[in-house]
Amino acid sequence: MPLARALIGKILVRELPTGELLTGRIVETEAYTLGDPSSHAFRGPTQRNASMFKRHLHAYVYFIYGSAFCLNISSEAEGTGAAVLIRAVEPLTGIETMRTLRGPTIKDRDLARGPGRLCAAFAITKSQDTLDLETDQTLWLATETTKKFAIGTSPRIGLSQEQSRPHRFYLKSSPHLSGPRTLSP
DNA sequence: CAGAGGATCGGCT
DNA sequence: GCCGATCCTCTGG
Repeated sequence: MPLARALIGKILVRELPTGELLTGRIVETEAYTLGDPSSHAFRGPTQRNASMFKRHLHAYVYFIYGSAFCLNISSEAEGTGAAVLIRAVEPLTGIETMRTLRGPTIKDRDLARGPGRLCAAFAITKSQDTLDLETDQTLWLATETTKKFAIGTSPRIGLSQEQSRPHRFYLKSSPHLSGPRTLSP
């Protein structure tokens, strides 16, 4: 859970096969911790969720509702199944390429607002599953040294249970957040 | 092997 | 705000 908060404000960097860099500031995350019934890792390791059991800072990418990929970052030690879902980023560079990936008429604020849209905008699919973000050359995290951010918390989005836990973190006053407005004060 | 459900999105009301 | 699409993954028989 500390990782979910720590990731707010970090920069997600993606290098495409063309060599172009896409970057965005992480503005919204959700923690899926050990023993959480709504976590994909709750029932133990399977072929799909294996990446959640890797050492921290490995990518876990899964396909959902027949239409979207979601990017998570493993958050605990090797053998512990836990991860942070990246729900939204603020696009910084490569915006025109993101628009070609998402649609020519999409507004900047909607390019990567929502976990599925984020993956589409950054060309992230199942082939990025299991990547080590500490060493990989196509997907990694960067830090803006001087910045500080006001961070809010709320219940997570889209769950049928566990709605009481405030495991969602977001950059306050960001216009790039996903979910109902009532959750993004 | 069949069935059910999901950490979503986009379109329509 | 609500609803349906769409398909991967897991579970049970």
